Amino acid sequence: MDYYDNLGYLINKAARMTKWDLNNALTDVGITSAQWGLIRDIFLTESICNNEAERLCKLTPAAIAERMHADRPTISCMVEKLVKQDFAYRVSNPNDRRSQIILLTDKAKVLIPKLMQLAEDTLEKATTGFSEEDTKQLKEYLSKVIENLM
Amino acid sequence: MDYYDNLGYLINKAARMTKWDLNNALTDVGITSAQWGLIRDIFLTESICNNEAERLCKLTPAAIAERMHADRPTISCMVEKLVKQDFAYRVSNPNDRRSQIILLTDKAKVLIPKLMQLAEDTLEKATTGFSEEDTKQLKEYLSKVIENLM
DNA sequence: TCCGTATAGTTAGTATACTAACTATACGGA
DNA sequence: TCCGTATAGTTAGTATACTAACTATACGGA
Repeated sequence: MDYYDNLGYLINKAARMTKWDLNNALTDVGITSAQWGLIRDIFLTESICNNEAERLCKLTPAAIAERMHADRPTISCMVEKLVKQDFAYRVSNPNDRRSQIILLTDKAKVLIPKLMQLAEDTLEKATTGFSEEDTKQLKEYLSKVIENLM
Repeated sequence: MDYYDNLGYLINKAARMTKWDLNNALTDVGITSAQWGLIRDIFLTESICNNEAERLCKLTPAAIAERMHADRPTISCMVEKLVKQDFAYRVSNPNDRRSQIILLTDKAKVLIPKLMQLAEDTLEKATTGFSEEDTKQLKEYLSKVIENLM
């Protein structure tokens, strides 16, 4: 019984290992790899928003969940944790009283370069010995697996 | 910002999708994909145990955790759930009063062929359009990622 | 203008995955 | 024989990921 011939096991294990490695790297900062992914999404989305209207529709929990292919309770709870840790804050949406805009605090923004680097380090470690073509091919394979299951 | 160019996201998403797809397929049986993985491990290990001594050392929660590269609290809790659902039962280890042997009930064993097929179906769906060489290559890439992070 | 349907976000619950710490037991060396 | 160290399994807590259901709000068509 060779676990390393079972694709389901391999995908799951690779996911756990990359999360585990990044969690370790992020311990000092006090966030998890999943939280980093959320911070990263909000940061990059803020960067490309050119005006208030874009921010109002692209930085709601629903929009973030959609972009990250995650479900809204998960994003809602994770945002709550970031707010509690003063990494993010909520602003009411003037156009929709149900909705709110999620923005990053300065405390989070100053950490972005370091967090980007830590995440990059984990992925570089994960792909040690891979050529650029290997990494590209792996991404294509995983994209196709995801597409097949959507 | 293209999520599909981020390897960490792709690995995580592929893992979630395969789990999600198999969870859906297993809903009627009343177990989760993670529980299936545990049942599968116990079943295959029982199959290759030739005598009582092998069973005594290969079917403890600690041995299962090691083989599945999981941690013992996780296995302990999942075994508890399988026991509660009458899919598994515990037998005391006569050689070590701390230890116990985990075995599958008949209720679980009769489901094995169907569960094997459902798991196989998910992986076949995940790799639709892949040649045998593609699947082999993907497994090699993932094995290397895991090895790099261990 | 009203109301049925849809949506945003949350709450509650469940299932894993993990860390830390605990109790009970085993073991090997002095 | 004793005891310090190690191990097996569990408990407690935290973090995600998910489903189901809820409240509040929005919207579009009659």
